[in-house]
Amino acid sequence: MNDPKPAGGHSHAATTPLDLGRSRCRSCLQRERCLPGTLNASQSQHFEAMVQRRRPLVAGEHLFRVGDGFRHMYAVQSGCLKTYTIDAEGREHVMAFHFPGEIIGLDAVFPERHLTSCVALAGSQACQLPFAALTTLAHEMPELQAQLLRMVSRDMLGAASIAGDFTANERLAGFLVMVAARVHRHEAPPTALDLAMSRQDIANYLRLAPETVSRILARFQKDGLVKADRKRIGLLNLNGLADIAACMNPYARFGGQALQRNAAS
Amino acid sequence: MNDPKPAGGHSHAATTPLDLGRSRCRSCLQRERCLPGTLNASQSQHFEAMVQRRRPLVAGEHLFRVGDGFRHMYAVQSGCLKTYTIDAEGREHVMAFHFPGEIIGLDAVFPERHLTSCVALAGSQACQLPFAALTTLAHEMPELQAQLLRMVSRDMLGAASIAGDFTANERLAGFLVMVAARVHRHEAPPTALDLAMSRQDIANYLRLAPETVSRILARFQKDGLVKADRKRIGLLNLNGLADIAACMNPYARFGGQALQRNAAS
DNA sequence: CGGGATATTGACTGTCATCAATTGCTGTGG
DNA sequence: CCACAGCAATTGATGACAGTCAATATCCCG
Repeated sequence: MNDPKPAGGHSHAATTPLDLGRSRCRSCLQRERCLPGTLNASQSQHFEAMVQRRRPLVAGEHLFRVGDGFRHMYAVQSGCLKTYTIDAEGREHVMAFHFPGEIIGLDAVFPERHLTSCVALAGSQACQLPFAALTTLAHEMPELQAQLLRMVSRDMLGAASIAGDFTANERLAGFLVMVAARVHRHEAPPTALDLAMSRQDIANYLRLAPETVSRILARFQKDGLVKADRKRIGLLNLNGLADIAACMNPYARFGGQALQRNAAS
Repeated sequence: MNDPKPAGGHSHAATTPLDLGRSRCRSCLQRERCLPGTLNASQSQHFEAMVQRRRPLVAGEHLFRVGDGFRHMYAVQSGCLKTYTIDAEGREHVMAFHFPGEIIGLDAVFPERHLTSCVALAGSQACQLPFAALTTLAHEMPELQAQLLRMVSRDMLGAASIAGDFTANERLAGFLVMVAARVHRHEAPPTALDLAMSRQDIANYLRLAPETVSRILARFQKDGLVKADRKRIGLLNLNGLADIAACMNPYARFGGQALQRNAAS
């Protein structure tokens, strides 16, 4: 296992450690989208006390690996990570990418063991949440329990949309739209993405060959939808991409008017 | 919306309503695998009080539909259901099948609205759990909260395995093994399955054409793995199927010895 | 017994994977 | 500072797996 210094060591991570040792959720940029989002000041304090430490990770460093015992969940503060498995045939399956404000590890609750590995794709910071303490705290603070369930629910929706039977075009468009929605949440739509993951990672996530990702990206570029230059993807026509991916968006499935009045019959 | 009688009406459901009105979790065959699994007698009583009623469903009857407000979760007591969506292109995507002892609806927590529809594939019974009351109760009973998280976690694992990049052969074999594992949990492996779902449903779940499901089933039969007769699938060689699906099994991903000693490095 | 839905089987097509070669980055050392 | 190694990404040629279209068979329900 790797050796994350207990507190504020001279890390190689790209991000500068603003506050050493204890995490301070109250001053964290991700607070609202993260677990303590709906907590008041006093509750936040209890929550902070539970967060053991922030783990700085350099690109390629693992947060946990297949087979590790499950003791902690993690909240991403900065950077980008992927969880993945290598199957019996040697194929890599990327289960999810994790962006700031998201939590990692719930799938390990049932088996009490990590069935996936999780690696940083860029310099990242992950807050370590002891699972036992987290559930105890959730038991004391209904708001925290509710937020946990909301975040789980959101993860399930995201996973479901990519799991469906869509064409390569639709999946890649959906991927770009999803990343755009996740890297900035409420602000104006981004005009470009700096993807932390390789084409291979994207391909493994979308169940495609890396060559296919390249080709579709080239096609999107020819159609004026994006400006792809390696990891930098300019978003020239986000609505156009969203149209291609419309079928994947759960909200699109209401089919227009049904959103207003609850469907009857 | 359909009209489930408030309590123990003269239902058309195949199962006989043993106890009318209030559900009695303590005498339910699914108790252990269901939410109140780890509760003591007194806690079970509180839980039962929360379960509003049991909804008997005939095949084809909906539990909820896309766009419905989210108020209840459901626990399957008997039968089989599917949750699905129809996308913008008119394609149906089956998100999950639900067997006795499983819970339905958590993906609707975040949007506070059902983004999927859920329909009974055979005569079924579903216990209706008001979500607000459930979370309140979970807040009072740590055991219930823990069980809820375990069940969610298990759902995520199941979804992840089918979501991966596998061949049609692997997915169908994995499907049969999964159903075999879920319809009977702890007892001896079943020698045959009576599938409640149609070929079309299976195909939509596995991202295949129904013709492909038929063809692969025929191939499995030729290879002596199964004896397929419409909805009745004889399992002649469950181990053989499990071998084909080995790559999908999360536990298989440990790669042998790693299961014993926690992986280091 | 008959009609409609469901399932099976066959022939052909298309999407995407595979194999292979080339280009373009990045970092390192002479 | 430039050359070169090594890797990632792109582009092209070919092939296979699974989808589509179509016809037939079988079951289920009234």
